[in-house]
Amino acid sequence: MPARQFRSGRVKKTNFSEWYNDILIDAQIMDVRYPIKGLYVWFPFGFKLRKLTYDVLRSLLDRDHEEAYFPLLIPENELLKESEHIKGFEEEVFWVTRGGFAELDIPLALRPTSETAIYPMFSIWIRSHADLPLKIYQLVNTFRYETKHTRPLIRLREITSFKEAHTAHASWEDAKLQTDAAVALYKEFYDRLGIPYIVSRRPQWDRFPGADYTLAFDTLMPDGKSLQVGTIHHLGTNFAKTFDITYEDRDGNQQFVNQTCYGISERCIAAVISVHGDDKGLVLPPEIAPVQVVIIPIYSKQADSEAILKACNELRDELSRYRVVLDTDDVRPGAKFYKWEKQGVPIRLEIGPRDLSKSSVTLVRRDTGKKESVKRSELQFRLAEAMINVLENITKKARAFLVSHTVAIEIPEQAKGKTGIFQISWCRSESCGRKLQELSDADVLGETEPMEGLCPICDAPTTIRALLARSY
RNA sequence: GGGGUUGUAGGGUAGCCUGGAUAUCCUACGGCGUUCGGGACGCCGUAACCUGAGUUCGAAUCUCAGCAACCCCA
Repeated sequence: MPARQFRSGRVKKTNFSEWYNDILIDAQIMDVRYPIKGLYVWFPFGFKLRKLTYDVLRSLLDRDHEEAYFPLLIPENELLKESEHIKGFEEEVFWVTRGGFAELDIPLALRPTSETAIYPMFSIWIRSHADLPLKIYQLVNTFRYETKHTRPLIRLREITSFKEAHTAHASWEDAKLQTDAAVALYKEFYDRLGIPYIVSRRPQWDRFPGADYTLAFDTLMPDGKSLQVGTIHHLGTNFAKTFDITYEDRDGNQQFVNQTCYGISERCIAAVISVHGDDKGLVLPPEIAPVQVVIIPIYSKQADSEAILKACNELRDELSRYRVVLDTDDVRPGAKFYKWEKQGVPIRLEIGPRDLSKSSVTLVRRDTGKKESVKRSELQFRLAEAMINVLENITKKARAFLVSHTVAIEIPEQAKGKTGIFQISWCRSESCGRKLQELSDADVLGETEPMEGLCPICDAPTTIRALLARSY
């Protein structure tokens, strides 16, 4: 069934699944009607949101990474080289096996991720310790043959917006420091989007295939299920050995490099939409809002329409440092209010006869709905202030939701049938971990800050605490 | 992995059980006019039976397959 039309108040956010599908199409983020399972179309508005969001991510990476681009197709023999890695992916690889009518000698895989495309080149590029550290990233699409439930922006057959960084270092310790740096980078990114997160170390059985360890960012969706929104992997020398990536150290010996990789996909957009949105539609952080300010003229029989329109035009020109839309459509103001609220525009300005006579403007915030009259002379300042306050306020709200849904428990059964994130002692053994999952009906996300306790399965004393959650 | 439900204008739907004439209503969209401080109104107009095969004199309606979406269980 195609998504229904979103109309403010019709579908509440408490019915999250339906709300999410409706808002994607009606706020012009994605068209979910493309006729192949798991593939979706970005509307121009959604694509603009994507661009602005990834501009933030790019600017963070560009500080000390270089952007590059590697091919979509990976030859079978390269993809199969790292045995642990390929085991993690082989069931969901798309293959190109024909060119025209001719069967290919070597089947080509659509990248499920790019390690095996990039590392053969690293092997050529890296010669000496002077080439290290090497830090590159790319922004690409990747493919997974998902067989079960796909969801726009969350579980896709084509991930359209995978930002993946790959680094090479002289020592395991250097690579470890890089994973710490990546955590700091991603924290900064999600702070700018106002998205709260929990960073944890994934359990051994849930590591990235081929990694020494995996760190992950999770956030909490409105229905209480967790969403993984970023991962960071320490690859050790596992791939270096497979792809023969070596450097000559200061003493003239050949050494394997230590590597890391870390990625963020369009799930970051899903998080922004889901975490901040409300019953009226999107609520966007000003930095990434495709439209930051909308100006609505209010005409009236008693007033001079020309004068109102002129004031609106002047206002628009004055605010050219923002992304501004002056909405002159021939519909009543109320209809415009609803429309732009749905699109998540942070600030609305209204100019009508009353404003004009006072030489002021009516300013309305999307996140609070509060209206106030602002003197034209103070507008620039008040607007800049409001932009900052919007981010602060939605960040605070989102954090409060995450905190109030994070609960410490003693036994796994306490989490059963509930949603949210649960903290529980754990001895770190895989058998007890799997038992925790079984008894709680939730996943072990990973390890969080330590605390004294007893593993509820085997009673062993431990300082490890696991995070449990039902997850997407 | 297993089971179930559903595909009708851009969106939401009626009709399907019990086969038959111009396919219902709301919304959206286009034109014209009047309006405009929280989803305006009038008139005119555009627009649909998922794909394929089968049964039949005749299929939106019955059967099968495919594709797609949604829900439940593991």
